[in-house]
Amino acid sequence: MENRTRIIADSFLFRGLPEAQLAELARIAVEKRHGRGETIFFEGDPASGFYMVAEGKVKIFKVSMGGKEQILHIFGPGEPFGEVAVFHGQPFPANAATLASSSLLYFPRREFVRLVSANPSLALNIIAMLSLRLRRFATQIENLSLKEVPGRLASYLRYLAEEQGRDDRVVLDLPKGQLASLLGTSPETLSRIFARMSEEGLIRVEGKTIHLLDMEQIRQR
Amino acid sequence: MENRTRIIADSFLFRGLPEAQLAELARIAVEKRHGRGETIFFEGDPASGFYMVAEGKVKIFKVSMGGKEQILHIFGPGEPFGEVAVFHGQPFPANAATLASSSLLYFPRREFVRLVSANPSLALNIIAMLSLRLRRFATQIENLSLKEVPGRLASYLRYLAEEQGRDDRVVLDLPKGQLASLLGTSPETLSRIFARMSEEGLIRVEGKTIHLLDMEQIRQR
DNA sequence: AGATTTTTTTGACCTAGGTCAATGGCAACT
DNA sequence: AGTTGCCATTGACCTAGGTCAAAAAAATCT
Repeated sequence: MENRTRIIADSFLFRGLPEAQLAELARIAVEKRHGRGETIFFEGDPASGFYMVAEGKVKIFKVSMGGKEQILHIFGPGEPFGEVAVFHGQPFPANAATLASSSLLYFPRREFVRLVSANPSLALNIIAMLSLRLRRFATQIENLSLKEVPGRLASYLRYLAEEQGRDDRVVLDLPKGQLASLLGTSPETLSRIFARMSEEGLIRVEGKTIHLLDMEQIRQR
Repeated sequence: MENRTRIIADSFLFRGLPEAQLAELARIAVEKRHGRGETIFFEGDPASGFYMVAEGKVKIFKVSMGGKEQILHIFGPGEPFGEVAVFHGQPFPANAATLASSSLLYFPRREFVRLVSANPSLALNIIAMLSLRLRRFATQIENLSLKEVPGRLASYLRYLAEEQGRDDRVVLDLPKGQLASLLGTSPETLSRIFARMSEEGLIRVEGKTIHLLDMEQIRQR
């Protein structure tokens, strides 16, 4: 099977669709390559189609008047983005840029809308995906509003530990500056908190590897 | 048409369903009454069904270890809540309580899941609803992270102005303490900010009525 | 390897806004 | 009208974390 076909067929979004439609999707998808740090679209751009990450990593983010960034999502291979805007025919509500050099599949609006109406199981997949995102957003709001920065970092470390299936150490999947933007803080503050948690013996930082020395304590945050 | 039937038929969620199914829904819905300030469910409760507001107002909120509240949503007549959890068979991810004495319709899980699978147009309604919520959440994250409290208040005043269809004054639809919790701040801080914006001549506060004296300036925030 | 750019860390300083406590207003109830 | 209870306001104080600037460390390029 061709690479792009496999990405489509294995994706959470299109899983379970009939062969014919998967092939159709693969046919209409346009492949786009982006170097690291390139912008894919800006907030307010008309949404004439949506994307799926084939390879690499993409961030969706808002920017304040003062230029501060807040990352809303980070998407990896198999994950679609920009579909919500496409669905409503509204402009994109946030910016998208690559965090690593990436290969993306672009799906034009028309085809997608047609497919969803015709395909109940696709609609159910979309509902599942949106529900999951809603849950993540709710957690992010909770973290931003009810936890201080150390607590948010702890929350992210727990998430990574779960995702990487280990509880002794995790490997950061993004630069610390970007992590700061995801956690809603500044690189300086994040750096200080890493330092403090190290002094307290909760973690040990070795470049991108964070050793979790006392998960119990970390959980408390 | 009976009252509950009208609520169901007019709702964003069930709009467009065939008569027979609307009637079926009205039949299986259980009506529940709650006085002001009562809890409907707690975070972590098993989600055996979901609700729709028939009358009154409901808040969905998280609580920090220290007891601080963050409101995620406020729902009024015709709006469903708790459906996402029901869909996944997961426990409720947040608490729900009434902001005013309310009448709710409760729909048991089984019926709903069956109905969605059988009914493509219902699935599309759900997608539209989830998309809208996702957008609102994104705005809330942006506000919490990238704006200071005056900016968040300005954002809410704009929202109210739009909703109430006027640009000279708006009427607060919730107590100021609850508004503080929605904006992710404390009642004290919110009170001070109302005072400051009044001194600056941006607004004039008369109980629950806020006169918008300089919408241009307010927009800047 | 050396040079250049980007990222991270550290230090010094400052402020938005949180907390605690007291007071004032207002509404509901008797 | 008086009492009770809740909500909003104000004052005093404090701290988490933001900002600016500089140094150090990594990553990237030739």
